[in-house]
Amino acid sequence: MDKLKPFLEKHFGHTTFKEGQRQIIEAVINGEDVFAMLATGSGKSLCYQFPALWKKGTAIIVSPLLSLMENQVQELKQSGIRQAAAYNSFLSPPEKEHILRHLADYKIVYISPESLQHPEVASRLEKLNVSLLAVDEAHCISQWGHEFRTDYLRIKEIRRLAGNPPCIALTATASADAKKDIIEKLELTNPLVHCDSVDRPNIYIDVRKKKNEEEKRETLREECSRLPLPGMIYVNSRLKAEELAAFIREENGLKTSAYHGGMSNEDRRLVQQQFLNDEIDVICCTNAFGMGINKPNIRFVIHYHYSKDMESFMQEIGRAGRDGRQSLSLVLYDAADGMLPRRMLEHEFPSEEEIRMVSHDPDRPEWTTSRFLLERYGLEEVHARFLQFYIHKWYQSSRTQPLEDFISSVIQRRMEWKLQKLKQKEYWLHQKDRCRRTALLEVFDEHNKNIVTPCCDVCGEYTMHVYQQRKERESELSWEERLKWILHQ
DNA sequence: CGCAGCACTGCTATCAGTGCTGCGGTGCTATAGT
Repeated sequence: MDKLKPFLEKHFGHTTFKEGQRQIIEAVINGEDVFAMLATGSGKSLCYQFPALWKKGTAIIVSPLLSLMENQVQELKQSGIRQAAAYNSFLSPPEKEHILRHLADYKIVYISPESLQHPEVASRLEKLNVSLLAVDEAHCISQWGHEFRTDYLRIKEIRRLAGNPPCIALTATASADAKKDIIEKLELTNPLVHCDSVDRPNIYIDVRKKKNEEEKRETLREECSRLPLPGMIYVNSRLKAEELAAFIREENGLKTSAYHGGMSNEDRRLVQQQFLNDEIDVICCTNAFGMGINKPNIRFVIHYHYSKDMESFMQEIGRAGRDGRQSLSLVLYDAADGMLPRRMLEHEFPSEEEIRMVSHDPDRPEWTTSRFLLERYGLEEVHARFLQFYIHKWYQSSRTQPLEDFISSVIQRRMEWKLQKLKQKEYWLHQKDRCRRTALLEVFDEHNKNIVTPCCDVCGEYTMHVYQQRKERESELSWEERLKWILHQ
């Protein structure tokens, strides 16, 4: 007798499981660890929400963005699941205290990796019956955990503290390397591994080398005048995002907006909402834009600057064509583009001078805080947290080498790793004799490529059909929209 | 694999070349002050 289905219908209103869901849910219920790579829209959340409600105790869900947590809790509450909360800095101190005191009354609690590390939180979890620990958008562990948000690498410690509950890692895109890294960093034991294909057959992949920035802009202007809308343009600086938004607005008469981390929360929310409502034709953004965006009709993603590795690229182009209709990924690059990612890579780490200073300071307490490092040495915040994390790691280790050497070797290893990822990306851009899709999928350990037409610039030209769509769209418009469009021209 | 902006230099032009420096992305949190 199948008990899962009635439960599914009662709490989530579905009559059947989607591909893969059932197996994952059963594994979590049985106390197994899971690594799941599921395509967007295939019901990732259900994989932890179902077991969370099914099992006794409280499920802890680690989520990277406050906005994602808020959305999830809101959705749960709307579908009648009220014992859900997000524990984060949006809450006032009394509200936080209230949630912590009554943790056991909740079935699902969302939390950031940073908040998870708070001593009050950790000590509460120690006494709590944690039904499962889920890490949503788990690729963040591998993408952010080593340098930018090191608390991602400390999740396993809290997991141990909470009595080793079953752990489920969920993501839409993780390369073969990232998958290995995630499993290792979370200490998943014999996990059930479920991987959907990351291939997106309705996205045509195009790469074009340009002589210089001027040529890139020319191409941008041309493409924005004929590609179906809406679309996205990725750049690697905030200033450039603003600049290109203005450029396309002026040159093409399109509704554009920039989006980057330097904007206020209100502006970001507004722009995002306008884009989702089809009130913006082209959004020019840094990598701040994307996570949690589920807009079905994005027709193109142009990379005005290329992303730093293959999996960021996959994530970024994967935002196009969620509705299944023909879409386009276009990368424009020139010889000077390699400079910035290398500079940024170096800038991610503290300098040798800073490491020496910190390592040899006799006044530095053993369990130093990032705040201490920040104030005493005037380090950048990210560098201070990076150092704090690896200093602690050194104290936990056998300390066979001096602290300075330990940190330097970590940095060297990570730099080499990241540089190799960047080179892999550049190799992929430059090579002109292999199918781009085949080469892209190999990074994700997929070797049985489907025959896709149109596929990519190497397999064959494909432009006319795509451009045709814009014309079709324009003739579908109402007279008001058409008038607006004509006035723009 | 750059580029803009600045100070400096040589030696007297309000310049022309050189060389240095800074820039550049992702988000959480806590806390002080309106």
